[in-house]
Amino acid sequence: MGQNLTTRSQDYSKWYHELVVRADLAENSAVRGCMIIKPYGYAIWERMQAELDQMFKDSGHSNAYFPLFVPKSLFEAEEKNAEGFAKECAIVTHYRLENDPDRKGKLRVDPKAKLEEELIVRPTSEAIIWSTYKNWIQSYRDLPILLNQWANVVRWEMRTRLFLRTAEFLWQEGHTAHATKEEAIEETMQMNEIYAKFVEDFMGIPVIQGTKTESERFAGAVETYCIEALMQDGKALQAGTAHFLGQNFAKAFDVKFANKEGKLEHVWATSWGVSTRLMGALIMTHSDDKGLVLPPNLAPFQVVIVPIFKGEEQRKLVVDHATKIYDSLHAVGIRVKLDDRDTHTPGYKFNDYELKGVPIRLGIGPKDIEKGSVELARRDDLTKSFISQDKLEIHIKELLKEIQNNLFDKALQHRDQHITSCDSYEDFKKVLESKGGFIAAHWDGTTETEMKIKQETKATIRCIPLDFDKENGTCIYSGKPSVQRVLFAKAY
RNA sequence: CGGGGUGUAGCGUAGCCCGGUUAUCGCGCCUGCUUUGGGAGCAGGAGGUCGCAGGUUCGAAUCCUGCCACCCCGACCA
Repeated sequence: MGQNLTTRSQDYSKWYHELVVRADLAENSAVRGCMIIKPYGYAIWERMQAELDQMFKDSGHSNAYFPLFVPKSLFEAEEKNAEGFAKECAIVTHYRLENDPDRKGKLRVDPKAKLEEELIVRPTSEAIIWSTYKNWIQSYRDLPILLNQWANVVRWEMRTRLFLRTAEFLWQEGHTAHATKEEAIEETMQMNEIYAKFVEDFMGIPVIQGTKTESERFAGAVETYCIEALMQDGKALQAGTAHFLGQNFAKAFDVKFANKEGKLEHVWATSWGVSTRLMGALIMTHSDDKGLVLPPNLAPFQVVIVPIFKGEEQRKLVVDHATKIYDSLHAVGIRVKLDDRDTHTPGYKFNDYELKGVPIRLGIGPKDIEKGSVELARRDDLTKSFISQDKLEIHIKELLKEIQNNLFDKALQHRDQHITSCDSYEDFKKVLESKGGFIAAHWDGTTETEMKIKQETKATIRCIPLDFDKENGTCIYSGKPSVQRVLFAKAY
């Protein structure tokens, strides 16, 4: 066994070890490249789900659910999409096992139970959804369709990496159908904007919005919008994508609608998704050597109360008092946990909640009860102070906001310090090796140049940022003219 | 799929080269007492198909063959 969770980066390996093995976030299962998400890790995912789901609904979307299996004939309908995923599919070929006559107590696949048509375990659901939309859409009155599903998908990657690239992962995928190109593009950009807002405001991770180059684009998309984040080790991570699919899927699945003039047109499509990869982004953005650091907006509990006592008599006194504090915080909507277990020492709990990343810890013992104070420890800056129990809930509400902002600001500062403009290839390579991070450089717009740079440096174009100003220059590699800088980085 | 590595208790490991009593140590777990304001101490205890299958041998965790799984590097990718 000896599950080794290290990766290329030393720092990252430390986090994995701390967080995955000891923080009970998750651990690899026996299934190749899959992960078990333990309860505390799942609680974080549930927080993400809850917030995102509300944002989707607020922007007019509804949830639905489609099958896990995609018949091969449907899967291959959109050529580029099929080609893009063909090399990483799990395929169901049989539907029954039988006793193995040669090995007692063992099972084998029943050769008689071969499926007429193989089923693909969805790597993404465009195919099955568009073959369904075909039957749901006749008229412009049926549009738009704005659906999302929370689901698991399987991509049989050659190489997996916990959280960032597991063979099976949880995600949400939105699939929308529109009457016009403009409306579909607007939807794509809106969803990318929602992702950016969620990741920045709730997860405290600053992102750059942009579009992907042709080679990095989703298979079957006309344009891929994305949010890119920068991890503490200087590597970039794609945190979410929103695709404008044009009419590619409508044509592949023959989805037409009658417009107001009575003419048939293919519908316009989008799809968008974020996954449990975001939990990896969270870990790699905020964590330190003591473990996870959770932004208050996302934390399953924002405050933990640790009572300190000796003996049963004190325990009752202190826990009664701690319960009152719990009630006052709970009453104003703070997610709070009171850990009154007597099976673990306070010191153990202090360390445990630091590992779990709880933003604020309150310690209360007999001395505090006498003085009317409480010990408050912040996870973000690891400071401790004694504060009055008076108006504690108001103070903590403010502090949670402050911690949320502080985490975002720290990450933003780190990110901005790691965006470097380079005007020569020499400079580009030097910065990439020594400092890492994003490099803003001119590029001639060709896939050929992009590939050569990738081969030589391992850096890829993360995105063409939406908010970069137009600026004439020359490509750092080919010397050909360029109208805008793009962002390069080594990426996960 | 190529190259390299690892597999011993829930976790981390020693032993393997050079075969030989009852398989080492730490964490964790259980019991008791003392503890409890930063991962408690002492005493006692439980827990093992040494990845799987063959082979060599009087004797295999150790040597040989095959298989499997996992990790790292590459190609591929959210």
